[in-house]
Amino acid sequence: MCVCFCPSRVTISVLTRRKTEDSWIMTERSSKALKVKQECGENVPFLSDSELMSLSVRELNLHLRGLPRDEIQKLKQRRRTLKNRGYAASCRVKRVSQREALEQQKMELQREVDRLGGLGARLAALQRFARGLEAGGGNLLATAPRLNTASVITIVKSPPQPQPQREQEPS
Amino acid sequence: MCVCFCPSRVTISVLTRRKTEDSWIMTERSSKALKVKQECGENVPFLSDSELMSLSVRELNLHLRGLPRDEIQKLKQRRRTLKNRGYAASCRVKRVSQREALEQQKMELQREVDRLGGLGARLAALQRFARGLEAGGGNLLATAPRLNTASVITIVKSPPQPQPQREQEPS
DNA sequence: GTGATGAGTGAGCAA
DNA sequence: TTGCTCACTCATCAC
Repeated sequence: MCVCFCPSRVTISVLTRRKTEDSWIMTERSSKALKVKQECGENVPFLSDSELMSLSVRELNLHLRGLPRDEIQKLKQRRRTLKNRGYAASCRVKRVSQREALEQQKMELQREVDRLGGLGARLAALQRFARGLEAGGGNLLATAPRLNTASVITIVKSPPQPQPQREQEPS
Repeated sequence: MCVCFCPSRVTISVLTRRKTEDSWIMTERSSKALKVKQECGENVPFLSDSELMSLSVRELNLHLRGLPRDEIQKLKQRRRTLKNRGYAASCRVKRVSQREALEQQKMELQREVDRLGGLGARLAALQRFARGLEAGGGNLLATAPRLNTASVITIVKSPPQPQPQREQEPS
């Protein structure tokens, strides 16, 4: 049951930093600065970090039976610390994913703006046509400048796509 | 010149937490947990936090003349720590303002989408009109269903405003 | 050295 | 008690 991880016998391999059992293990890299908080001097811990963290309070109390009061306090504080470590990590993860979500939503809105901007261009072309109607009074085809109904229908019926600057000027 | 702030004579008033000279001052509130790191036992510090932090290296060295080597090291480390405190704070501020900027940009894009959505409604009305033209071939006014040029011109010329569902159906 | 940032820690709030 | 978040510290990186 007890994993009995012993800090003083930790092997070092050095690459990324990882804290375990109140001492620092290095895994592949800087090879310096081995912080040794070394919480427990002589006695081997009864519980591994992961056990201490994941056990329910009731289960934990079973393991803690018969230990001196201050040892129990220390272990409970350690449990709290380990949990805090996890909370802090998930807090940071949450922060990052919220930021990414915001950026994603922003990009989607930008795409929507581009798409609708395409509609705007078509609308502008229609406005020019309509001004032609206005200028020509009831006599439409004679006065609409450089536009005919076919081209307007083409403009109107073409599917809305983000092509902002295509202002169709038919021959 | 020297402010000579002494941690052991700190007065406590309790409201928000504020760290100064390696001890914790409370200002109005919880009244518990006065952390006392108490870096220097007997000797009063030569430099206040703000001096230690803001002096240039050259100026600092002037103040440090004649001190034992380990004292100098301690003060330099303290300087580094104080500066780091500031870096961490500005890092947090930056994080918050970046998030707020993102939210702001998102809202502006949303407004733009709403505005352009209004154009979409007008375009739809024009599409109905244009289909009328198409159905009627060259003989426009006779066949455009329930629309005349005046209404189309009204639609086209009305300023683009976010009124998404107003699909003008003239009498 | 200086500034920035990720991770770990304790304080303190809220549920 | 639990989970979260803030402010601080330290390690580490880039300049």
